[in-house]
Amino acid sequence: MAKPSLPQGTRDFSAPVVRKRNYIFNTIRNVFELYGFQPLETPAMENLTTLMGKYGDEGDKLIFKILNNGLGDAKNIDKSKVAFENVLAGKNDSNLTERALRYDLTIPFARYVAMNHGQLTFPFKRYQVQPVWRADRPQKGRYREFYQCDADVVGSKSLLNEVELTNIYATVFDKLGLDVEIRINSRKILAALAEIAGGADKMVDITVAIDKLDKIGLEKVKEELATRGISEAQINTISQYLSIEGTNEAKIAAQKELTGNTENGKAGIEEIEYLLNYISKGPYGNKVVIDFTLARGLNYYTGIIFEIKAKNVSMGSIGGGGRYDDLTGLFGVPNLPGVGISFGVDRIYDVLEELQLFPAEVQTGTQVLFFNLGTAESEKAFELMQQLRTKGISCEIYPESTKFDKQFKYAEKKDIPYVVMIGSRELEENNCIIKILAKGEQTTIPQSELVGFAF
RNA sequence: GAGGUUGUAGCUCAGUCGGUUAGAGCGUCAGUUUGUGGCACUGAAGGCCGUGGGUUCGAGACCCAUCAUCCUCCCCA
Repeated sequence: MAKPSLPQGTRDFSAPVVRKRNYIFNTIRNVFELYGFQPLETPAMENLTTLMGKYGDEGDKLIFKILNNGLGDAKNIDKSKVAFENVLAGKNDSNLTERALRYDLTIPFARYVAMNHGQLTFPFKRYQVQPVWRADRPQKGRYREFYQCDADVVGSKSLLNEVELTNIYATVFDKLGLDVEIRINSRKILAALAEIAGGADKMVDITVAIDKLDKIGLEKVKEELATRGISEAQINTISQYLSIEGTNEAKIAAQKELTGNTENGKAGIEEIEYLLNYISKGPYGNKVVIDFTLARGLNYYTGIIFEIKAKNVSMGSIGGGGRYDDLTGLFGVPNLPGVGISFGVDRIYDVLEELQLFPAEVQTGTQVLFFNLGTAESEKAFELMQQLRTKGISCEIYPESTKFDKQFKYAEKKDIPYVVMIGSRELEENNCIIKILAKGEQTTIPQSELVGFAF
């Protein structure tokens, strides 16, 4: 028998890890609900045609495809061979694969909205917490199966939605005790840059290159722009754009100088000013930072874009999102604008772990262990245990009547704080012993008072 | 898709220049100890040295391949 193993980039989660992950999930879900979002779940797999072409060329390559069944059946075998040749030639063929694992939660959501737009009440606010899969090579903070927690609003152009989503980000990370920067930008400003640099058609090349500024530095960005066919004069304009620094106010002022007299630039700056004006009145004003180099890869964004960076730790973005004006248009339902954000739970977990920010009480499981000290003794213990459970106290009884040593060690291993002991003496006297393991202290009380004990 | 790292006991890791029966700590189990855990002591179990080839009188060690791991790039959460 070969040793069992896991597929690359996937993981099992043991009890302490699941508890810590649930702490993150619950925090995010509670805030989503607090802001009036409703849950949605969609299938793990989608039709390949739903996903292809939505994430750019790189994205398409990272979609996990599912092989069709029955490829080798006698009646299919010729078709399968042709399909396989097509795939080898770089084309997709539905005779070989027509389903794939979901790559993110936004496109399945757009598909859902497009399918159900007649039934939904707009603006429609949904949240979704489910795993996604990417055929990426695993490395730090990168997995092939990971969870996203998304909140999106469709059917509203109001920037108030951006304000709400920004507050959701700030509230969640505040509750998690994690210090973050909420970086914002507008795709419109990036479009304006491409315009004034005289290369509206080069917008993707420009944004991909400048997005790397904080990683590789100005000189390398210039080099990359040059290799992407951007002229020297254009690069000069771009580096002027990249040199914008200072407070949010200073950045806006500089941006007005540079792109403010183009239509896109003006609109983009107004969006950002609107958002910052709102946020600065609340408690999280200092969390939001303008970053004009922020681009984000997904090509359906059209307005404000977000990215979350954890401070004091080396990790890629732990969340991101933005506005898309016509997401469902891809599925035949035009004119439904939307805006959404996403939390990367697995990266948030890694960051909280590295900074030791998980609260100790996350790990509480069983509260009380009843010792098993004989047949009659354990019957009484069982009865009392059931009473405690009706009070909502989680408890368990050691299933075997073994020596104290073993039962104590079991309690220790599971971090069970209390032990209740009923031996022959206590059974006789209708008492029980409660021992607090951490302190090594114990008290004897009547069995009738156990349900009232403050565990 | 490109490059690098590491795979030895359940876990963390030693293992010299290629040499005879592969080690330690922790953990597990048993005992000292059948009415009180954490400590101590004694003992035991546990290994296809990732997998498959090759070189050699001889391979855990060297070579090739392969799989997995972690990391970097690309891209992203």
